Amino acid sequence: MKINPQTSDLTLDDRLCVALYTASRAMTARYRPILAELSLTYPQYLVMVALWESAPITIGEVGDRLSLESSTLSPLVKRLESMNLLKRRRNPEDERSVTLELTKHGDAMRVRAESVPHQISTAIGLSESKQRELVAQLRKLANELEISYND
Amino acid sequence: MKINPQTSDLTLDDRLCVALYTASRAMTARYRPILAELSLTYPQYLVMVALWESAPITIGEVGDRLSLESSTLSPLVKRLESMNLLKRRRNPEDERSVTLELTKHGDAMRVRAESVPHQISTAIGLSESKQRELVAQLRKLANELEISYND
DNA sequence: AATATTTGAAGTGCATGCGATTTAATCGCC
DNA sequence: GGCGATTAAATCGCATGCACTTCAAATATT
Repeated sequence: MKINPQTSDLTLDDRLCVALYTASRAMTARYRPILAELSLTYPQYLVMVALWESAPITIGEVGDRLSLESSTLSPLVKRLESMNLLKRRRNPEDERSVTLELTKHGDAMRVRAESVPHQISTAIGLSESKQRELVAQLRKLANELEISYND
Repeated sequence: MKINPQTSDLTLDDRLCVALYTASRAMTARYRPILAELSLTYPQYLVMVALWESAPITIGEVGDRLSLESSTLSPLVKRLESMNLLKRRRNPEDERSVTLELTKHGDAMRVRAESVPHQISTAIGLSESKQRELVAQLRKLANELEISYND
């Protein structure tokens, strides 16, 4: 008899961590050809979405939204700037933080990117409500993981 | 009135892709300190689990299980070999494929790793059935994404 | 049998991700 | 006002992750 039937006899395929890991990469892979039209990577696209929603916005705020560190965002944002999609500007109020603003080109791309969510939504093949439910579960999960991590 | 109320007015936070992306990285982050005890990264741990389940196993089979390419696995496996956890051997039946076998050290680590699933399970804070349900949904999602990708 | 095609790993180049450290600016406290 | 602690970015090092290419071995085709 197994000592811990809940967890120790899980197959690789049965593990939530693997399902998450695989699904997340499958999602990124599904975005890849679509975003290639815009010459954006997946994380770059997410940063642009944050800007389209809330520009001007600081790097720190983008990091809070996407749970990414400055060590990831700083070089990524520089690449977006070199593509002329956004402009970095030191905040005059607080010279430590960097505010991101859309350039004309970056703002124009919003229109070209409008069809992206629909294309993905079609690929996902889930009803609106199922999708919302899954989002809620995943956010709850991420929350639990962060809480237990900070003990 | 919005043309496409299903998708175009989703906030960053409402998007399934972001929820997946964030939850997956939260999971990896939660594993990190636990796996540090074994001096393993998260993908390295998954490869070791595959070996503990099914050694001897080829790199290609590991790739199928985890949906990883040889360009990711080859160097990763070499690192595990340099840690003396496994041994790479060209398959005599088919010299193209590489079979992975556990070393004594790699096999011994299985015991030390036994408590990992339970530690994570506790952190996740989901009932067995909820967890299984989520796994099923995520696998279905990954499947849909792959299918629509290959059209 | 000779050749073309396919297949499994490995090599290459690039963009993440993140822990750890560094730098500069701001804050808190006296 | 001065000074140590804190904070926002940036930098560094390392390990993914993947498209693309290469190489060698096996398979299919003529």
